[in-house]
Amino acid sequence: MARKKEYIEEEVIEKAMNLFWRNGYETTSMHMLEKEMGINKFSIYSSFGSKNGVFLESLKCYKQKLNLILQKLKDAPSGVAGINQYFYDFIEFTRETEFGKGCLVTNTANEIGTDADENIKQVLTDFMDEVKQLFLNTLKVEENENTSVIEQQADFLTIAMFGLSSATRIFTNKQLENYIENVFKDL
Amino acid sequence: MARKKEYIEEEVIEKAMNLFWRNGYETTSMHMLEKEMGINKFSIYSSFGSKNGVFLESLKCYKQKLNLILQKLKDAPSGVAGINQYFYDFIEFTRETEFGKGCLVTNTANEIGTDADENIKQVLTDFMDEVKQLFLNTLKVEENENTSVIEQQADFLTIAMFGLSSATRIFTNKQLENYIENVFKDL
DNA sequence: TCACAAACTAACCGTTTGGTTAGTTATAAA
DNA sequence: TTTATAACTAACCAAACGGTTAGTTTGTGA
Repeated sequence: MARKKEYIEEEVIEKAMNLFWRNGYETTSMHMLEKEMGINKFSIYSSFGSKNGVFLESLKCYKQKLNLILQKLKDAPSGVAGINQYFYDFIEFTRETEFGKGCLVTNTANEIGTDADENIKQVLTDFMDEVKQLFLNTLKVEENENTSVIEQQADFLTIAMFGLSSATRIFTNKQLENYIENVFKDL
Repeated sequence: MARKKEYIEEEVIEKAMNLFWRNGYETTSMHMLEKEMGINKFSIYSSFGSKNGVFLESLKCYKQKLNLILQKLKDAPSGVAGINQYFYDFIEFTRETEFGKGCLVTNTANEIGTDADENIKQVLTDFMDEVKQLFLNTLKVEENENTSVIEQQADFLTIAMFGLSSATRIFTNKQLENYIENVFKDL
């Protein structure tokens, strides 16, 4: 009854995600998105509503990509070793050439202010809560320690992960690995 | 022979610095700078040349402010305890209300891309090198360990500091203090 | 095959961006 | 008091921003 779309939304969103990942939200303009996604402004707006809409879909896409190593952590035997492996998997996931591009979620958390879009802020906090919960579950099963001790460990690892994500954009691989080793030294 | 300036450059730069600190470089517009600094665009450009010039002067001003706690670290007895205290001094320095505003240097490092202004990038790397060197000196004197071990410790603490700076914008004071305690647990 | 609706192109919108400049005002040396 | 010069005000600039829309093309069900 009508014309067919000449693009696949999942495909163009993945391209948009990579652009946001490399450049951040504000620096990425609609013009850049047009070029990278290979479609016209009209198509972008009719599919995703706004620049913000493209970004929210990009975050979903990012989460899917990250789920590969997140699932590995879920499947890992309980205990701190699995989380340690996740840290190493993560720096490989973020690495591009000499320096990394960080984590899209962390990059966004570092970029936005308190007045940012509520939907975006919600996605970010949800994501961080989920990761912390995953750390908590992995620590909980094996060790029989006090609950508050495990809670503190999970909190520590969450911030350590957040810091590592930010650090991948700037520090060398050797420095990052040294950081991970020290974080896990007495856990 | 000519009219006098109606403002003091050091004063208006401190106001500009606070604006950049709160909002970041890109989000801060010339219009916002005019209002916050209380002077006209013409005056800003005649005193500082460009928005970039205002920012570079703001970074100098920030460094002066931070020097107060940096000096405390320099004067501290050698050993890891002084660095631990610096971490606590730093989160107090960055705290504004419930959440902090981070560190202007770290915020900028998190914001900019590889194509950013060379002068700004140089100031950032100089600053980080200086902090690492300070950690190195503080560790070196007291402990008689292998040089490479101390080098690794300083590297670890530098990234830990970088991560902490980023984390102050998002995590609670209790979480940050817990992070510090875990970082220094076996040092 | 024809008519309708969705997808396309591209010109266009008002606003904001960093930066400039013509013209006026104030000051201090001569 | 005159005059040279720096500091002021405010209007202005082109370019880029996110977003819209008029008009054309295309595919499919009737």
